[in-house]
Amino acid sequence: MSQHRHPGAPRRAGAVPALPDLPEATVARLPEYLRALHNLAETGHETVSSEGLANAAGVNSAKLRKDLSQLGSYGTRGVGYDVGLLIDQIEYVLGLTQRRAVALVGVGNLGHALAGYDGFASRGFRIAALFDADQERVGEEINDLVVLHIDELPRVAAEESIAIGVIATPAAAAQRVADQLVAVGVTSILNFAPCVLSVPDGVDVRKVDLAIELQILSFHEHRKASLTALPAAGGSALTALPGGLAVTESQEAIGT
Amino acid sequence: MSQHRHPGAPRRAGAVPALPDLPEATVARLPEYLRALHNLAETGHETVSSEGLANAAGVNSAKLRKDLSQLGSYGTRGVGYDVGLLIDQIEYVLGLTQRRAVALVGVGNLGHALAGYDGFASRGFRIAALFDADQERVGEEINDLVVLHIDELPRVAAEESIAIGVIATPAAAAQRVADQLVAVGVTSILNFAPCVLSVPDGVDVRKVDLAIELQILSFHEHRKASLTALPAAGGSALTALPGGLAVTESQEAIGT
DNA sequence: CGGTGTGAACCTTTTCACAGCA
DNA sequence: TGCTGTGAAAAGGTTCACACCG
Repeated sequence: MSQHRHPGAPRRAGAVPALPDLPEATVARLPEYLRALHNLAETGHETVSSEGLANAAGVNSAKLRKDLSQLGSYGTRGVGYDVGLLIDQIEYVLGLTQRRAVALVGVGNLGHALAGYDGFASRGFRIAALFDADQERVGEEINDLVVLHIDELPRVAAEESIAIGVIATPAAAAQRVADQLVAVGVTSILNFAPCVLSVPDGVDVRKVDLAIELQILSFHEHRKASLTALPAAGGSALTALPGGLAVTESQEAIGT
Repeated sequence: MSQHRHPGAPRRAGAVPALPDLPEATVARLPEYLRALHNLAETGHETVSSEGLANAAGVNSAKLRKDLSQLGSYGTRGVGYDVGLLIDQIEYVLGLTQRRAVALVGVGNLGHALAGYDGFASRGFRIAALFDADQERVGEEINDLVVLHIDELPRVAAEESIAIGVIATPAAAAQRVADQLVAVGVTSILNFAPCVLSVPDGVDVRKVDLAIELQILSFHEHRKASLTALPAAGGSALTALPGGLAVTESQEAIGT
């Protein structure tokens, strides 16, 4: 329950403070709040209301307040939240007080872009090493990092204390890479390959699949088209297969 | 309720077959099922059980069955689902029976990679045009497409019937680009810029923020570290700061 | 008075467990 | 017998509305 706390009761030793298990949904939104807060800080705001921050983060204020209350955060009634303090709190909870080392595997089209993406560096991470299995790519330099052969992974992972791996290989190679990452102690993986990875308990995987995002949008397009089309038309029967599947693949609705 | 349809009860007019509003959670998983089904088809499977498909897609079988039943899909009891049929159904529902034209705006580091990503082409989309506001980049050729100046957007959007836009610009430019896209009739946007976009009702936006994904993983790393650290320590009260926030920013747990 | 923190209601999603069909 | 389809229960998330504090 109460994450509440009274100042003046500092914790001891290597102690890690209550990292109460926040709801996943909340965790997923904290980074968004953090980004919004950094913007506010840069524009000189010292304090912000739940309403203001909610707008900046694209959520509603009730949700935001509930999320922040999970961290035991203190706002000031009648005033709002202290921007700087909240940044510290969220960064602490997200474990961003240390700059985490990340290994990126697969320096093809997408991997190349990721290696050069400065958003990682500016938001708490350090790409510590780049790997590829293709000798053609080994030795290439990207952003001051030389691409290493994947066989170097064990050595480098140890040297750099790498706990997070990013997979940007083709799908066919992804599971093997995941196994290699896990073998060297990586416990969090961000997977850009379009495939399901299986990993042991205790290892977290998040997946980003660009085509899937578009397909979800496509569904909504399809839906919108069908809605606008319905009212209009007088036309022929194109329809209703069992299961709601059209036989005639039809040209998307009408209107557009 | 029943999305069910009985054969022989054809629907009328410009009718688009049942595109009942599926739960968002289901919509978000359909593309994953589709990918898994394509894999199965390629490896010669003609039929698959809910258990089998669920494994391939990384979900549990109850969820999968419920999802598919939403589409009114027919499996065969005691047998499973027909792979080819299910592919057609899902592609239909997702609106992938037509190859949708996509405009990509922002051909920097990330945009460049997206322009070259063949996953879009192979999974139902056609990148129809590339835009950038920087004259330096206009004229560059990527994958047989020439980068156009953003001012050309209105003309090209009309010519190519573009309904989906991808924003891969810096955050500062993203809202303006979104406005421009909306102005030319785009109703779905995939946003890679780390910012919130505001768009009119009826326009769908999905966001992909690479740093956020890492930050979510970072939270779990932090959490795991704190858990493994706890048991170890003998003693001291490590705990419960008010608000669960450490005053002392402490050095991440111990281990690592 | 303004705005946070939060119980309670509501809705969505997941999971369970089994009836019923091939 | 095997596996789908689905009610019903459980869990998780969101929204409401307001008590309470600065």
